[in-house]
Amino acid sequence: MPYQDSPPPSPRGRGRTNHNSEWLLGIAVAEFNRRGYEATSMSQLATAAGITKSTIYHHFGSRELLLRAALERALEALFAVLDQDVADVHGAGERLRRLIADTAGALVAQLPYVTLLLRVRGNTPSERWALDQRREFDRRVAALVADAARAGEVRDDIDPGLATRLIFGMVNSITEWYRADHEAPSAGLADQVASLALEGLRGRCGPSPRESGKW
Amino acid sequence: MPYQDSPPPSPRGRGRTNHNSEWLLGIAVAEFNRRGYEATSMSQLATAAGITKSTIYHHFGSRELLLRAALERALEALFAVLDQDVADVHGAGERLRRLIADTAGALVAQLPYVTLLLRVRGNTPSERWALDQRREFDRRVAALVADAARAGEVRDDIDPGLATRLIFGMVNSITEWYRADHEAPSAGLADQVASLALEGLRGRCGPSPRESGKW
DNA sequence: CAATTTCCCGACCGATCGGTCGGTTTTGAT
DNA sequence: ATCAAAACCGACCGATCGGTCGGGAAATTG
Repeated sequence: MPYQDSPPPSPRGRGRTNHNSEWLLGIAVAEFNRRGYEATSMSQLATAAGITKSTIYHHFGSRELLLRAALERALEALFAVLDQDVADVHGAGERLRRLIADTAGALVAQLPYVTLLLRVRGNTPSERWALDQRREFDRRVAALVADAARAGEVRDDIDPGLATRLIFGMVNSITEWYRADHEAPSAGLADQVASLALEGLRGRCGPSPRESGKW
Repeated sequence: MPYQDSPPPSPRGRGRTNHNSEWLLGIAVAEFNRRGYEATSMSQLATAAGITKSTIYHHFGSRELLLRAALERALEALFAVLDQDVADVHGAGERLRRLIADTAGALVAQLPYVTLLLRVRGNTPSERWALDQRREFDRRVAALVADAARAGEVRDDIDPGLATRLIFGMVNSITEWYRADHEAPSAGLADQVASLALEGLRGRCGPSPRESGKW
């Protein structure tokens, strides 16, 4: 049984190659998001995929490893944003703006996986691992917000920790309503979210650094 | 079996009155929030309450009616905020600020119930009913935001519908981290949330209407 | 071709699920 | 003291749960 908790066993296709683990994972995540992980049985997964339960167990060792694979993908995308923005963007204020926008972008790009991640409750080892990873992510983000606050780029009358939770709570809430049926306003979405986070509902006051295009 | 789907059968206490439905509901909601509704079995509920499964069925006709009772309470609190602010507060801008702050306040005041409400996925009739009610709530809130936008109290470069989703996504995210272990900063929390929503991370610019106390 | 590996299935297992049922104990009103 | 309502429990039920197992069909390698 491949893909237990290590990367896929090299793509040397031997037997009947109709489906692969990747394809199955996509279907499973969609079902998990529709009904919730706990509420989705292996039978339902099998029906949705048009295969039998046993076939799922051929690709993934257990229901929880299926979840684990999905959570890993989501966390990879989020940490990639963090690492890249820390490496590329200089200036605490602009870095924070980019972090908000890029996180929103990653969220949309990997929507089903991140949606699943954000709903995890901690009932199983995989879920607890994911919660740990999320805490680590939040910790690093909070440090960047604190940097921006120290640099005077963020108001000082609201606790940076509270502000971090609220702003990224706003960003994460995108998973609750965003659907990909729009053509391509997703690029604009990330910038609008960052703008709303930084300048608020009332709108900008001090001139925003850089860019002033139409949205 | 009382409390099926109509209000409790008049409080004329007859038999052993050690526990009542209210007490049981509180325990059930706490368990639902800990493990998720779908992941919490009636046996676990019974164990947590220190009674047997059958006793739960004596108070509530089914697992879903237990959920329904909890969701009703959450929605009552939210709609009460909406009705009161619409009735009491004049001026689209100030009304919006109050709506944000009071929603955050209600969320904290009824934390377990609202938390449960916000996690409902729509797997059962009760859940679908709650989702319908939430949609109605969101619709009415969006109308108030649109009012404020029309009155020039909200920037016009972000779609009011999008802004509504994001701002209340931020407010709702409070359920994911708030714990009542603080003494009483919850009063300040609601105002800070409203301020962050309206003036953004960068801080105020145009003078905020009313109040200017320390936070 | 045969051998091997992957892919896939039907049948089955113990455990647990939500829910029912019949009966006992406690309580408040009369 | 009586009695009905309310609170409560233990035993039980059909269904479904996550997971196992042995084997068959398709594709690749030699």
